[in-house]
Amino acid sequence: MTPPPNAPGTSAPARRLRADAQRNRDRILEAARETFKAHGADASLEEIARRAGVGIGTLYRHFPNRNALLDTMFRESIDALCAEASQVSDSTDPYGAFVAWLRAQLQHAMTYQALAASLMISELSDESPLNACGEQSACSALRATADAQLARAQAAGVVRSDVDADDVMRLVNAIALTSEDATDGCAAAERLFGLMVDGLRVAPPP
Amino acid sequence: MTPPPNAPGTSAPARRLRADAQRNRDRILEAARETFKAHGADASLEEIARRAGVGIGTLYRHFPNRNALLDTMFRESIDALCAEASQVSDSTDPYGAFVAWLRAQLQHAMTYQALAASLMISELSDESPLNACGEQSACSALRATADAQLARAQAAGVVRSDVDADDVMRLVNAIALTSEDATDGCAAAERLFGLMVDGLRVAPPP
DNA sequence: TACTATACGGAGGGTACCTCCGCTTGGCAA
DNA sequence: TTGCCAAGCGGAGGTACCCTCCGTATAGTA
Repeated sequence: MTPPPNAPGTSAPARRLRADAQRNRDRILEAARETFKAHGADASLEEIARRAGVGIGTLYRHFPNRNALLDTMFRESIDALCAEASQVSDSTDPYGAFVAWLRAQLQHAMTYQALAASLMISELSDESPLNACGEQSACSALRATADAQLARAQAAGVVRSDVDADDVMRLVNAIALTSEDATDGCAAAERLFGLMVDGLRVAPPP
Repeated sequence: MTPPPNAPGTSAPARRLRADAQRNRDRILEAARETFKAHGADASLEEIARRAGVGIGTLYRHFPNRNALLDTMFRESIDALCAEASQVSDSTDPYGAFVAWLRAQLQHAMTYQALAASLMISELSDESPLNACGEQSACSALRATADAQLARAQAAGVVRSDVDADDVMRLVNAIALTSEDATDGCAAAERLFGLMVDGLRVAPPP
């Protein structure tokens, strides 16, 4: 018999948590979301603990390091992104679907600013402390989705066949990364995104 | 009568330095180059001071903040980059010249890893603490060069006319930024660079 | 109600940032 | 040569952050 689901709170680790622990965990995640959004990826963990109203020791008990916290935060939003992708896959326009998904991913990357990128990077470079914190990483799920989306567009002959998902993901992250600090972040990103998409497309025959 | 040049050492600030001060300044810059290269843009300034054999106070006297130090370090290498550009401008192949210059810039950005990008970003977003540290910033010189290179290629009709230097610079920095931590940094960068260049080119008429 | 595995929280040791100010010294004028 | 002092040195010290450790508290069960 499977154990009962883990209370209304956010995603749960392997073992069932005590009620107070679950409550604190949720508070920490909420505080982390706010604080990271306000101060970037290297916001103070102590401030997060303060904001959550727990001791610093409690934060570290739940999340042994900064990346563990980030990883948990993103798993949810990335899940949403992947879900969106599988919806979009049912559409009949392969190129439009591909671009739409890319744009959603850009949006996501920009929202989470450098955080997503820093996770992505530490993962790609295989020194990933993330892999230590459980199951399949959020990042590889995203990768798999990107693979599928790209393969579909390539099979339909609308996207260059000599790029791989890695290239595309990096470009998107790159655009988010360099545009976010510009004075007109969104406009800059949109311009670069347009360039990228044009570059990826297979030109319709003359 | 112009004052005498400032000893054999590296670039000099407005007022003539005392001999010991100039010596320490050079040592600090040398230590900074090594340390930043080894530990990235957020290497410890105290370690730099230790390595240079000076007190931390001396480091701060010469460079009031981390960015001032970075800025000085890059000014030299960026000067070299600009010089290269003006050489290349004499070439007869506008597209080749443009791409060659872009590649040099990519090379530079990758060598200096995140450092260049972080300078670039804090400058573009106009909260630049850099502007406080003297004259025209290294970055705007680079920008001017980029403008010239791009204008030349566009005038020759080989590069899309709807991109500006900002776009191009961001793309290059973005590629360097996201590729450097990948397991195969150089190969990844080269692939993305190829994509970018293809995207920028005006296709020859069918 | 009593018991204990689980969880809490913050003191404490380490590192880094940056400032401040008393001491030292290079370079010039007499 | 000597004396002077502006320019420069350096490190103690206050603040902030990271992360660990361990004595105390309590949720959940028997």
